[in-house]
Amino acid sequence: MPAKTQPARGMRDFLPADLRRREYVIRVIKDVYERYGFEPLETPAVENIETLMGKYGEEGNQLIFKILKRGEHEKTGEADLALRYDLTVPLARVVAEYGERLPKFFKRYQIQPVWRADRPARGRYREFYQCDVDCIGTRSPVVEAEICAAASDVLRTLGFDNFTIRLNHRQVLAGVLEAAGVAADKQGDALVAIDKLDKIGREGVAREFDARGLDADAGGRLLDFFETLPELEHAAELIADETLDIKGGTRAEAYNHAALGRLVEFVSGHDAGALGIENLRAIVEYADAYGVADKIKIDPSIARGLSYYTGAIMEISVPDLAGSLGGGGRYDNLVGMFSGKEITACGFSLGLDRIVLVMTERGMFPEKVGRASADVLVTVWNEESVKDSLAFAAELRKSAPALRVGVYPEADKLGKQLKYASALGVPFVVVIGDDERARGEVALKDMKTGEQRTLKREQAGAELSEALNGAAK
RNA sequence: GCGGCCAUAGCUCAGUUGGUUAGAGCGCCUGACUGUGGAUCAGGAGGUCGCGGGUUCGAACCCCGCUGGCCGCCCCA
Repeated sequence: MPAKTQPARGMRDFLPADLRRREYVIRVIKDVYERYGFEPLETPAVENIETLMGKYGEEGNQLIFKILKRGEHEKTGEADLALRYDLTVPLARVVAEYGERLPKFFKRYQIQPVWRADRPARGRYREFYQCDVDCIGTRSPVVEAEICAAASDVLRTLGFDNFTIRLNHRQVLAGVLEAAGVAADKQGDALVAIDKLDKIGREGVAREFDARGLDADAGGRLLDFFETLPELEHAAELIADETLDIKGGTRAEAYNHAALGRLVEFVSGHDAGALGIENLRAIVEYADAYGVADKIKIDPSIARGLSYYTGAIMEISVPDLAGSLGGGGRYDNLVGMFSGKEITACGFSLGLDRIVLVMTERGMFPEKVGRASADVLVTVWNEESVKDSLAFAAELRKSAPALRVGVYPEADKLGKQLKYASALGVPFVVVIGDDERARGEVALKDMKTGEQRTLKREQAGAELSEALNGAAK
């Protein structure tokens, strides 16, 4: 029976063209994160299982890939290790482990794969890359604003313009639910249902409430609240139009202002909720100073699945993807679960795979990302001239270090070698036949135009560099 | 975890009510072209029809199971 050659379910091989796109995006993300003063970190793929269990909620525990104990314990089916589920919990472990040795404010980024034993779907895999930025050690809403700015900067640099950073707050959410009179043990259910409001409508959500055993009056109050939010958009538009000249305000800012006002009315009696609202207000103001307020939209309906969030939560969405491109929030208790000391933290994660998916579908990658493996291919005339071709390739690499030089790996008909270069999209081919060699020359062929000219062998590097720089412009 | 659809050449797909040797387009290889890719023409290779079982004189086609993929639910990056 032939061995199965497909990768394991939900896992992927990345062929060169895939990887070029992924690496391009990673490059942009790294550059932006570095420009905001974040430092790189990597942690092991595998964690002790106790490190991960209980950090992601009920659902999360089930989706952790567990690794059986080795040796004689293997039979028991007991697991002591697991593949990392996200990059936030490993970060919290690192912070607890290295404590004072880390800077007072630890700003790190981390781009690595994580694993979830989930069912694969569009844009969802069992192994996928997260690109995290986090700042440890301060409660200041400056961090929330900064990570929103960084994420926004990344997406803009990649060519996105129609994304929205939806912003909410766990405490505000709690306040809203309490104000509506939703029983404490039904709050999770209520959020799941509310999240679908724009999809299934008021009736649908009401049915969902009923199915989940939610009090009908409380549900009604919740729905009343959430249904007034879209109306604020219209109002915000009007306000923005009127005040644009005076304040330089935008529609998004006007909307956020209106949404905050509406929240204050609804949550007034709830202390933690009121503090949360003030926190959101500060985040929006700082984001404005960073120039990204127009991308932020306060959305009291987003909840996020991970259980460790304690304050602000955010999510980035684009119109053509059901899920989000990324998300994050504040988690002030997570490090404490490892160290016992309360250490505050806030971070954000971009989903590399989803970004690549949307960019591929929209054709957003620059042309250079799809370019060939080499800038020039040196052909091999015959068995006797193999060494000469190798020597010439070495000369080229030395005289033009930026040039990517390939050599056809065996003597073959010239037509085959040109066909190979053409198939790979290599833009230039060097031919060194007996005639050229005798004169100390090479023939340089431009594969795009078909033009070919002979030049002195030592001029080739300079010629090619110039030709390619011209083409890149 | 639940429901629906799907799996035939390297790729995209045809394949009649179950009936001889399973086809097309693109791609690939060879040649026309003994120092030149893409265009044209001629020829060629390539398939245990996802895997396993069953029904039948006979299965790519019907039935069951498995594996993998897609869509919706749930959840999520």
